[in-house]
Amino acid sequence: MISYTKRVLSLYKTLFDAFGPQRWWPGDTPFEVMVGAVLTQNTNWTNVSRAIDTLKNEGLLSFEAISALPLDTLAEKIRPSGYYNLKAKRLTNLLGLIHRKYDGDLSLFFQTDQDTLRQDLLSVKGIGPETADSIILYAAKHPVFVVDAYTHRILSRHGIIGEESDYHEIQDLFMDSLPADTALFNEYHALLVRLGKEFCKKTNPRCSSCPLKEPEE
DNA sequence: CACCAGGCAAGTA
DNA sequence: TACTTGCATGGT
Repeated sequence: MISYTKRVLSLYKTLFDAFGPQRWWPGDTPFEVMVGAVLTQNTNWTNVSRAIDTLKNEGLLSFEAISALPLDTLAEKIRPSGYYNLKAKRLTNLLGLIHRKYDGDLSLFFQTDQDTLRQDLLSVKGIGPETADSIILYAAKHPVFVVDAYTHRILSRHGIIGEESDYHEIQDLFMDSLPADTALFNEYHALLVRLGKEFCKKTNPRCSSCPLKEPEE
């Protein structure tokens, strides 16, 4: 039986050799990345991209501009990203935290130590573990491993974890097996999403041509 | 037409 | 605690 650590390292090598560097996350600023992290919840990135473009084109992609926007106007602007009423509220919840606790200072917010930042993000209604960790890794650039539906599906389908494994368990598997390196965690998560989009879909997986070959069971 | 996409919280028993 | 459901657009 090969150790988990070796399987995690070997999986990374396989993915990197197959796909090369992914250059994530799409976003010009940490603020843009943070907004994208909320908008992409259970949603295709191309839809999110449209919403971000609208905000950008109308000069609304800033802490001040979004904070000043009425909720229903904000919802209207982000409509293509789906769940727009919900996500508008979630964005304002998040900006509310940054306003209250960090006096609206984004740099201070992103520089906050990883554990405090994660606790603060999880205290916001509408920010769960994946969105929090995406913001911490891709916006604040602290080394936390992001787990998503693709990560769970790929690892369970290939027999590395059980189907019932939860977020924290999967996150620990990666973080106990790898050095705490922001660039590495960035690349690894991006590679898993690349594999998921291309080969390991929810239904009809193209496992025969997958770089990981056949699932073990 | 059915199903999916880089989740999360609230409701039910 | 362990399921289930609502939220919603745009692509395949």
